[in-house]
Amino acid sequence: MGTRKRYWMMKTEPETFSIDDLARVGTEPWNGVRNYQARNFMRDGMQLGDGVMIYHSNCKVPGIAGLATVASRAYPDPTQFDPQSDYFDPASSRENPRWQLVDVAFERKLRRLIPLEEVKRHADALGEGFPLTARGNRLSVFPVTAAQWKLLLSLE
DNA sequence: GCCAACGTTGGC
DNA sequence: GCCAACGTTGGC
Repeated sequence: MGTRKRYWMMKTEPETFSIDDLARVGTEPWNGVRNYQARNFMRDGMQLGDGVMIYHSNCKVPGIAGLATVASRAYPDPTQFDPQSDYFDPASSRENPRWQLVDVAFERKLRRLIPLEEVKRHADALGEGFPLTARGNRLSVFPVTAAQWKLLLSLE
């Protein structure tokens, strides 16, 4: 049966899909994740109702922009089958899909964006290896502990 | 725009 | 199974 709620961070490039876009559509299939570790977190770790922080990357002020919830179990990412999609993967098949996604439901924007620069000031408390503060980490979906979640939200 | 860090690919 | 080459991520 249900395990206790878990927490996650999911990155997005706001020029492609921002927290405002998520607010507008309400729920979004989180397509385009093409990293095995990130996929495995969605497929094996996420549960309905889990908390998600939405992080804006590759933009003028990168940082945590809002909150969302996991709104589905993992299922095959349809864009991998679509030759017209940027996320098309010719090596994947419907019989044996390679990439999975979950639906993500908007909860709220943070009262202000928490810049990465501020998050970094708490690198010690967040712990070694926390992907946002670890050097060179590009992982786009990763777990956040309850303590990290609380600390990050307290910066709002 | 630069470039360091990283993941993936493919030759061997 | 190694590892060099390559493509991508993403902060700055």
